Amino acid sequence: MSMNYDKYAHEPFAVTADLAVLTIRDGVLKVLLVERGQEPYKGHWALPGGFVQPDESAETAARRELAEETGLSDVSGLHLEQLRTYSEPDRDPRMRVVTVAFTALLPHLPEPHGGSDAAQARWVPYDTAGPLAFDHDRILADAHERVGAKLEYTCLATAFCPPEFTLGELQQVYETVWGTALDRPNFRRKVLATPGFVEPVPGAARLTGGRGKPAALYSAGTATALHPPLLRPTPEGRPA
Amino acid sequence: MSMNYDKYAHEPFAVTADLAVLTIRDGVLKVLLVERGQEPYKGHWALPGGFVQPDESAETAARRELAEETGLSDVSGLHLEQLRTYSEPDRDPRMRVVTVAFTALLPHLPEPHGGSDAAQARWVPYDTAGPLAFDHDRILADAHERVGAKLEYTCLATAFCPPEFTLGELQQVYETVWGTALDRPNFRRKVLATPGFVEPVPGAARLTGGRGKPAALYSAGTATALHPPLLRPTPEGRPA
DNA sequence: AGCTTTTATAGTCATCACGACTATAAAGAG
DNA sequence: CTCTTTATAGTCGTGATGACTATAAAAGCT
Repeated sequence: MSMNYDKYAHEPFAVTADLAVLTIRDGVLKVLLVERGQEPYKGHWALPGGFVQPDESAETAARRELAEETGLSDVSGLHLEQLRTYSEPDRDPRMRVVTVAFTALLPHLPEPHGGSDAAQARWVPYDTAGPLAFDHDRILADAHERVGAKLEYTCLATAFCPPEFTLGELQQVYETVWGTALDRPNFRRKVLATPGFVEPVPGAARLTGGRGKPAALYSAGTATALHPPLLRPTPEGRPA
Repeated sequence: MSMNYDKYAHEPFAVTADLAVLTIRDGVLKVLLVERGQEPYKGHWALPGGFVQPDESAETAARRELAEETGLSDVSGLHLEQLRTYSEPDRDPRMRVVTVAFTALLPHLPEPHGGSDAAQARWVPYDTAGPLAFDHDRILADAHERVGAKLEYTCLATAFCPPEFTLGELQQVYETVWGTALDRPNFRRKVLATPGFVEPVPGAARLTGGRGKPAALYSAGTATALHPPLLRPTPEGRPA
């Protein structure tokens, strides 16, 4: 049939952009949620999101929503990625809503607030985030899986970190998202052996906050891909 | 704002499902295209697709379109994967159309035909497929990139092959999609060392079509992931 | 028949990535 | 001034892999 607009009737759809905004706070993976103020799912938590406006792409709408919900003045540099689209006919009981889901990765921020919007946005630990409104549990699970997979073969982990970070903090990103412990010397060797993953901060800056030997500071490099990949430990008896 | 349906007006969108259907014929990567019979882009080639109906998900619509365009009676077993959603406001000059793009992988089929639909569907070599209508060039390029990447870490390549195939045919899938030559003994070793990738056809069946020593026949295994991955040769001076 | 060509399959070898360790250095806590 | 804690520097063996060489089994010649 191939897009015959005149011959085939089409029902209007509402299109929304929903966001799975993830961060790591205190070694815990957290997701930004809003509390619904009306039916359906009134009182339930949900992923932030909203309608795509007539002059917007879904990406633009997602970035606008991200700015509104986090209250950040500049979200242009944040990592925002289209996850997938959810279009089951009954996913919203009121009307036909197709949602384009996005994933955003944020470093540890001062404190979130509802922004200019009245809706309360809060960081909730990933493990205790369900059950959410609509099919948002599945969207959140898909986002988690996607991020975990992308850590393997991209330099995405630095998106969770502040501008300057230690290798220990970077390792904690992997450990928190994957839920597994990693060997510290091996992690260090792997990261430093990948050109463009991290760059040492000039001036021999070191972080000496807590106990122990102070750690060297690094900043995110220019590379985006990771070759060869940094594979997570095989959970089962998989080969190699 | 988080999905306040009553407070915020929303313009109706049309939602379509478009398909990048890929196959390998005669060692060439080909894509299924339809010729547009009306404006805009009349006479241009485009990816097959159509409107998502009120009672369908985008996945269901895509599978229905796939059956209509290919004329296949059973498309339930074919590999169909959501690629991403394209929602630029000006991507269709007539109205606001958001399309959910899918990628389908088909083995070499007898001959395609317009199916029950009047639109002519034809296999076109990937390299000579452009320029297409709307933003379909980009969708097709995204599909190619996605498939190339998934060949690395999944057993997806068998989806291009008939039920029984030789390792040479499987290797040609990789070489055609990636556009690079692979070492045959190494490819063989890698595939056979991956449990569940391919299974030998019982009865010591062998294919002795052309010249040379007849090749053993294999069928697709049950595994879906590839650990460790089968990385494509590094195009540039990347590490290892 | 014999020879060549062609493709499939078997094996070798060196390198490199990586998991599992051990060892040392530099800070704070008691 | 030692003990603990964290960062960093190595070591060692194994396995995956790229680059080869070698052999087997068919078709096509002359």
